[in-house]
Parts: sequence; C-alpha cells; structure tokens
Amino acid sequence: MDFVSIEKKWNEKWEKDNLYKFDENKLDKKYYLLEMFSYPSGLNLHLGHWWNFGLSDSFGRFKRMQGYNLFQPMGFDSFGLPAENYALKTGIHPEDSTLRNIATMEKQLRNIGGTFNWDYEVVTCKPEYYKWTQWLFVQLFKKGLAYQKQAPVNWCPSCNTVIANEQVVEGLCERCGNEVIKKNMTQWFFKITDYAERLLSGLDQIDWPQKTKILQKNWIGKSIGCEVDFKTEDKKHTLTVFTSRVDTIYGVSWLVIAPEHPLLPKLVTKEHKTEVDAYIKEAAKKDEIARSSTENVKTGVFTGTYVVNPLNGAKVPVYVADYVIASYATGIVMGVAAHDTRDFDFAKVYKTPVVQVIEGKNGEKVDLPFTDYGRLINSAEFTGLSSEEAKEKIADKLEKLGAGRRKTNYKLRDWSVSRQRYWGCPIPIIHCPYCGAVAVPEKDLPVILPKIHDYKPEGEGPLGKVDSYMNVKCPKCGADARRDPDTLDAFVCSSFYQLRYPDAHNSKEIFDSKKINKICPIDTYVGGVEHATAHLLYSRFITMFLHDIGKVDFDEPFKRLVHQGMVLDPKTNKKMSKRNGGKTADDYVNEFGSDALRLHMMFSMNYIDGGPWYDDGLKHMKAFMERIERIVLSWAKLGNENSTLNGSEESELEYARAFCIKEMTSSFEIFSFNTAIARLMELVNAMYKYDKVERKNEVLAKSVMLDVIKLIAPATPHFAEELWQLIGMPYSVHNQLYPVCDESKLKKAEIEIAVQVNSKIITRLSVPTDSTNEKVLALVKLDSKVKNALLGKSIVKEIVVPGRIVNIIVK
RNA sequence: GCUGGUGUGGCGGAACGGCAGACGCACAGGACUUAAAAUCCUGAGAGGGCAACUUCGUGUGGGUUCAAGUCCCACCACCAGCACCA
Repeated sequence: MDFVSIEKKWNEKWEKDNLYKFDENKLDKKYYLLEMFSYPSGLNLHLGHWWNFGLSDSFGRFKRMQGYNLFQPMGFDSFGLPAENYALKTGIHPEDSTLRNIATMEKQLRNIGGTFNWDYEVVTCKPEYYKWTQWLFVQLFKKGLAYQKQAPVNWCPSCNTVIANEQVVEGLCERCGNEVIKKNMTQWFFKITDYAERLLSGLDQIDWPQKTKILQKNWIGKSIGCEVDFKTEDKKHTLTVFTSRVDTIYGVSWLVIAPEHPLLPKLVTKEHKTEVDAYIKEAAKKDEIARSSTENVKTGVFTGTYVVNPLNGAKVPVYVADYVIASYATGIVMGVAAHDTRDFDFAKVYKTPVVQVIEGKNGEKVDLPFTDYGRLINSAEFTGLSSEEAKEKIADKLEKLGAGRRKTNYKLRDWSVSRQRYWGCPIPIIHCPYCGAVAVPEKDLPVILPKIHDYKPEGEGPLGKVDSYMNVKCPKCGADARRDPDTLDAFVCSSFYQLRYPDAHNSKEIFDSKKINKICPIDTYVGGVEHATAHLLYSRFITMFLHDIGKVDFDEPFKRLVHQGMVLDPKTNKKMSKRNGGKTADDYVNEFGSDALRLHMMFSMNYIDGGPWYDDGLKHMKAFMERIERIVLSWAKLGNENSTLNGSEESELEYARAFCIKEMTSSFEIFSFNTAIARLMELVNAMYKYDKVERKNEVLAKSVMLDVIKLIAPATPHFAEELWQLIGMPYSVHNQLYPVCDESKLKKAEIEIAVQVNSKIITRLSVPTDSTNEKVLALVKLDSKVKNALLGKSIVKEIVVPGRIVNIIVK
C-alpha cells in the first residue's frame, strides 16, 4: 500500500464530506476534547505539533467511535509577544505575517488528518474575537476586579521595553541577555487574589495531574497565621507583623521592616538616618530577583526605634533589612532566632539575642533549654501544648487585648495585564481628566487596533503616539479624553477561548449561555505542564468570574487535564522543536506517511512522560501496518464456512480479541497509547497463529479481521479507511462503533498458577479456572515436585490467590 | 534550601502488593530464495552447568509482609517547579 498517496485522497474526501461534523442537536452524548491552541509561528509543523495534536486527535477518534458526539475545535493564539517578535524579526507587519502564518498552519493541520471542527475556529487577533476580550475586561472593571495601580515591572534597558515575567531568565532579558531592572509604572491588574481561596478549594473537584494541582497550590501559597500590632514606645506608630508562628511571640527579639515600607521614614531616628538611607539606596538597586539569587547573607541596619511586645511588654528594636519583602503580608516581620532559620541567620550577623520563651498550659512562661542556634525547638515537649494549640491560645489572647487578629495570607499576586506593546488587544478604557478611567461603552466595542507601522517597543504603548487613535471624547461627560495606550497580556485572550469555541461566531454576545452550559466544561484538556501557573490558573479565574456574573453555570473550565510529555532532542535532551538531524516532520510524513509517524509516536514513548526522539521505529511501524494489511487481505477472501465451532484454537482467538479490546479501551482512556498498541500487536500475532490452522472458522476469522481494522482506526485513520474500502466494506470505518469486549470470552477453562513453598516458586501448574481454593490446594499437592518439597515438613500456613499463586508455608 | 517527580535488560518501555522484563527494536537460529532484501517461525535478563538445574537480579542501605519494582524509613543521582512568602 502506498501510505503517502492514500492520505491525501482520504483527507480530501473526509473534508468534502464533513465527516467529523459536530452535531449541535445531539448534545446529550457530547465529548469536548481540546488541545491547547498554539501561536502561529509560520514554520512548518514540527514533531511537537504531531505529538500534541496528532495523538490527542487519536484519543478523540477513539471517543468518537465509542459513539460520542465529538467536539474538537481548533484556533490560534495570535496576539502577543511570540507573534510580535516574529514580525519584528522579519520586518513584516504583525497583522500580515500572523494572518499569513495562520493560513499556512491551518493547511498543515488539516493535513494531519485530524477530526478538528474548523467551523468553530477562533483567532484571537481578529476584531470579532477580541471584541469579547474587551467585553470581559469591561465586566471585570465594572465589578472592581480590573484596576490600575503603580507597581514595579520588569524593564529591559537594551530593548527599551517592559517585558513579561516569563521573559526574565535568571534576571536577564531572554532576548538580548541584558540585565533586567525594576521600574515603577502604572499598570492594569486583575484582582485574581479575590479568588485565591476558590482557586485553591476548586482543585479538589477536578481530575488533574497531582503535580499540577500542587504547583497551583504552592503558587497560591496559602498561609494561616496572625497579625500582631507592636506599638512604638511613644505610641505614635503601630507596626503590624504577620506570623504563622504566633506561639513563638515571647521569643521576639527584634522586628524587621522592608526597605520600601512606607512607614519606615517615620521610624528612623536622627542618629541612624545616614546609615539607613544608605541601606535603602543600596537595597533599591537590587530588585527582588537579584535579592533572591544572592546568598543567604543577611544584611540590615538598626532604625533607632523600639517597639513594645503587646504580650509581655518587652522592648524590641526595629531593624530594616532587605530579606523582608514589602509586597507580602504587612512587610514587617518579627525576629525569633530560635524558631526560624532566616531569623537565625540574621541573629548570627547582628548578634541579636536568641530568646526561647514559650507559654505553657496554664499560661506560665517556660524557658526552653538552650540548644544550638538555628535549631527549631519542638516546644510541645516542654509545655505539653502542641504548636497548634499554643497558636490558638495566643491568638485568643491577642484578640482580647485588641493587639492582633487571625489572618490568612496568600503568595498569589494580582495579575498584571498591561503591556506596552503594539500587537495585543487594546485596553477598552478612556482616561478623562474629569471622570478618571472610564470603560468604553459596550455598544462601541470593539476598540479596533489601528494598523500602524511604527510599532517598535520603546517603553510606552506604541499606540500612544497615534493621535487619531488616542483622542476621543469621554463617554460620560463628553470632555476631550485619551484612550489607554497599552494592550492586554495575551493570556487574557486565551483565558476564555475554550468557552467561546462552541459559539465562535456569535456577534451579539460572548456566547449563548444556554448553549455553553450544555457543551462545556471541557471533558479533556490536553497541553503542556508549563502552563500550570499561568494559563491554567487564569482560565480557572476567568471561568469563576463568568460564573459569578451568571454567564455559565459551572466554575471549573477543565474537568480533566492531561499533560503530554515533551519530545526531546536526543543529543541535547532539551525540548526539540524544528528538526532532528536535518529531518523535519514533513520528511517523515513524505517518506512513511503520517499514520506511521503517529503510530511510532504512540508506541515508542509513554505519552505522559515523553522522551528523546529516535526515528528507527518508523520503518517498523510501517512494517507492522503491512503485516496487518497482509492478514486482512488474505482473510478477506475467506468464505463463510463454520468449519469448526469452539475448538481450542477458536477460543484462543476469541480470547485474544476480547482481551485486546478490553485492554486497548482502558489504555486509550488514560492516554496510555504505547500499551494499547502493544495489545493490538498481540491480537495480530494471535491472528497469524490462527492463520496456520488448516480448517478455520471463517466467520470468526472475518469478524476478528473487521475488529482489527476498527481498533487501529483511531491510530492510523488513513490506513484503516483504505483497508476498509479494499475489503469492500461501506464507507466509512470512522463511522463504525468501537468494538466492545465480550467478557464471556475472557473465561478460560484452565489457568496457570505459580506454586510456591516458603515463598519460593517450585513449579507452575494449570488448574480449572472455576475451582475452589481447597480444590486448587488439593491439585497442587498431587504434583510430584510439590510433594518432594513438602516431604517431612509440617504445613504452617496455606495462601491461595485465585488465578495467580499458591504459597505453602512449611516448617 | 523547599516542594514534587523519576531511577527496571544492549535500547524504547510493560507490570490492581502476587510468576519482573508485556509489546517492540537490536541480536541469534530456522523456513522460503540461485542469492540478498522482504516475509513467516523459533530462541533469548545476567552468571554457572552438556543437561536436568542452580545462583544473582528493578539506583544504594535498612524495614514491614507468606509475598516488595510496587508500601515505610534513610541515602545517592538526575529532571522539573518555587526560590528569603515570615
């Protein structure tokens, strides 16, 4: 069979027939399968695309043949830095290059022979899509969840622009390698922190890989503790600290305030001003990234101020040190050297005291015995109170005193969405000198991104230079006003695309809720783990928000998540993108056909783990397909003779088929493609074995043969279709139902068990499958080897695991 | 440093606490062929033995169990994420 030429033929026919059409009238058995969409790079599809789209498409085909009404749309994440950088590199306007690249990639993705529903395509850089990105922004703005504030951003002095966190690699700009600095700028933020608790608790309800849940959990970083108010000696100022170890409060030896803390200038005494100012200046030079990458050498200076411990009245010095982060919790921490390694490091350098006092059961103070510096003390040993109990007691006491309160903090920060870039969704805000930031009225959406040619990033939104775009009237008061010059982070565009797909061409609203509630949430979402704390978190947040404003009736977008592993370059063991030893994906397709490529990818690696690419297997997969072809074509000629009924060869073949169907089905379900194909190979081997039987049951042989074609159809769609046609079956194999396992055929009359004496295997015996444990033991004891082993010994214990093992313990 | 994950033949990789190495590659032998390729069949973890057989084997060291690749403890190596989060 010429695998290459049949592919073109079938792709064209399937497309012409719209074979994989999603039926909107049959939503009771829908299956929404989605792969993370990609940005249109303009390059040829590489092996990673095949790995991602090809294999999950096979999963989709499997669901489809199980009778599901499959919805598997496709689109392009076409705004944002990758597209813009490509444009800057080539000098072609991003709009032109992006649209051209989309056309190229669309064509190639069609060549994969996937079941993608192109009728529902979304392209995030098109006004009919980004109208709804802007609409979403406006809704968030109306609810106070989109707001502006001044915040430090990553600034690359060489590229003269702000860059995203993801583009800062070890403190350097990913593109030019120059050092990135922090710069304060007014930015738009989404208040994702309001959803911290729901984003955390929602993880319990979804079928996601454990590691991804843990990544998100750590990213959200919930910390339960207390705020404690320390007043200055003159009672003019209150310094509030956050601690998760309020039980150690009697051991507080000092307080540390972050250099950027607004209260700091008021605390510094005259004598210490010069020293503190110098320290602040020094700290400002280093941004948070630089600070965290330096060794754990603690630096800091005394401010000259003392505060009072609200619980025991102790006088506590206040230091300023840059190991405290201004933006987390209150920006002030208490120093308890005996219970915290960071505090201990600080104590070593500054010779601050290490006090170890703790409150006992009846409120008495217990001096803990002296231990090595930095060793955390288990106070429960000395007080009879667990740390948790002690925390509760002290929290109660603080609340009674009015000097503190229980408090939960999160590491999660609000989502910075402004980009000083051209190629993005314009922010639908008008800044009015009288009314402030005003949302563009919904009837005026979308705010069209003007096609300009001077879009080089220079630190401010390039749109700011376009007066025809910028100058508008305030929608509220009619005064002269200016648009926001920035664009939105592309992650905003991709945060709701999965909900837009089923109603992709709705021009009246973001989507029709009734329809979306029937088709969404996504049954299975396939994509890389690298999006764990960005896209996958943002999408959950936005879905929860849309739920809260009544647009959807669910609040988790992806019921099940599967991460495909990475195909690695065999030489570097890094992610492989374009080619391997000069060969592109296209080369493989042209030489072996896309079916062989898919099959090789399925069989040679574990989909979840990925691994280094090697191409030896391609020719073997082609050979395997030809092995199938030979037996199928030879059995196609068989008549309808029932020459034998239920002979042992027949039951073996029946068993092989039933086992294969059962195992393939469960393997496909969990994306374990390699074992699924292994089981299919076993069935094909069994067919060859049966082929040697002289007087075959031709009816049985034929039905097994048909099942094999159906079973392989999801993995090699073109090949299966061609075989189906060659044996004269009516088009199309992809409209057949996936074979269902006949459980009754899985019962064998006899089953081999291992026989152990003292846990050591003595022999293997066949016993009737239905025998009781007693019968099995009796049979086993008749065996001469077993008799020998038991000779002169007394039996202590007998263990029978039905169908598996017999273990006789003797003395 | 913290948090996860991984570690199995020459290779890719299988194994609900129950016969380790499924399936495949590479390898060896056989059939077919003038021959090669392709195909079909058979063999095979490693060591020892002509053989029946036997010893050792899932990163290392302990433990639990009738039984451990699988569970527990400690350690090593690699990969990933977070990185002074109080």
